[in-house]
Amino acid sequence: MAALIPEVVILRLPLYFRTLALLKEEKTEIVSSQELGARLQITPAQIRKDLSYFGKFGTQGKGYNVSQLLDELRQILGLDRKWLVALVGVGRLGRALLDYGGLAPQGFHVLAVFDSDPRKIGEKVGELVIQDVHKLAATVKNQGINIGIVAVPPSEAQAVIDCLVSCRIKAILNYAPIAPVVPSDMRVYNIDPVLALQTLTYHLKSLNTP
Amino acid sequence: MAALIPEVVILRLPLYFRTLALLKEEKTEIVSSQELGARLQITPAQIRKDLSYFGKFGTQGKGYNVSQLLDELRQILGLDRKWLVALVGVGRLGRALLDYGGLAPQGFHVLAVFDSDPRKIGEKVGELVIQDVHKLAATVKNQGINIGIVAVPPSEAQAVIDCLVSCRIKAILNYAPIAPVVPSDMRVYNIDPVLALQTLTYHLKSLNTP
DNA sequence: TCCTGTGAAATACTTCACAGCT
DNA sequence: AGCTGTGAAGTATTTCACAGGA
Repeated sequence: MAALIPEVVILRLPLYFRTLALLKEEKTEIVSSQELGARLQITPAQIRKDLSYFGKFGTQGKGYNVSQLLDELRQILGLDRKWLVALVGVGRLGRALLDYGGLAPQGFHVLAVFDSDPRKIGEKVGELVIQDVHKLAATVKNQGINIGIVAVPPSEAQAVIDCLVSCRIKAILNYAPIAPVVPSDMRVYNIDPVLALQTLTYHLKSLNTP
Repeated sequence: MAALIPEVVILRLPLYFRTLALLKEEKTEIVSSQELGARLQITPAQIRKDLSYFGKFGTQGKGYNVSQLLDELRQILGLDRKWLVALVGVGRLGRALLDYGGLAPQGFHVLAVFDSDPRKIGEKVGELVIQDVHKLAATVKNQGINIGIVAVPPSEAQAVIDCLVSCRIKAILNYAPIAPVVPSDMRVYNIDPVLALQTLTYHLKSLNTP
């Protein structure tokens, strides 16, 4: 194993992981690439090829043992440990994320939340107290935070990201509608509904003129 | 023009569009693929190639006229008109989206909001009254809704999406953490922070063992 | 028989490199 | 001198198709 894995493959692994977790809940013990592919609208060959980058996990003639493949993917993706997260920006979006409750069960623990609005600082959000964004660096260091989530207005986003970079955080989930500039060893995943909608309209437009 | 445009290209166009809009606000009149690329961490050749699928928009020796290219992209992406949006699911996330205020300026008008929780139905959110999700089909037809945003719990999501499909909606922005099954003429864009975080951890993990 | 794992083939996408215009 | 537009070259990714094990 362990040559250079294509990035597209890494993007699909969590999809497999989630579906396998569902299958396990449904008490399915064995699944074929065929069946997994049907649930994800991905070709079976693609799934087999993707998995083959990491090893041989299946049984010929049967398929994959759900629990076992789940364990393998957990390890491959690094989900067999806890990840410590800092959230920057406690507006509606930030609160929605905290409230969502889908992060902790997957091992993502938001340990600290920050904002630049003096009226919010000191306020409690669940178990956490909103801190001044200026304390970001100190808290990241003290608590050993691994991942930053940026949910601040666009005008502040690059500054916050620069700060996270200087804190040696290497992974950022960015909700701000900007194109962040970061060093090449950083991983940034951008989530922007407007960009998503704009790709959708391209296709809608071409529907009416086929 | 108008062969078959690669999907990756369509995913980048909104990025160009947004950056050009910013450049226009900054009163920049001309931009080269070089400069645009620097802001987006995309190679100049890529940008030129992407644009070349749609026509010739630049001037040799100078670059691209910002306003003009912006107009072209607006037309290409179908952003020169209004799009009517229905939001299904008015939890924290749905409210955060409505409150965000970034959709309307880009021509995405949320005309109707739905929920299945009887306690929420009739409640006002901004200018809109939350409707029973059972009225989705009727409202979509009456108001000519083009796009659905799904922000319901995962257990309800596929049913909501099936409903949107049967309403002949062709584009969905899905926030529910599921892998929706839809007919092939549908466009679904999925936004899922957990999947995003799980791709990030893959890379973080490999950082400590280089 | 059914399904995996995988080279090889096919396809898709990116980058190069340069002719040609300003 | 500088930059676009673009075939051609180079990579990357997907799909095929089949040997081989259960």
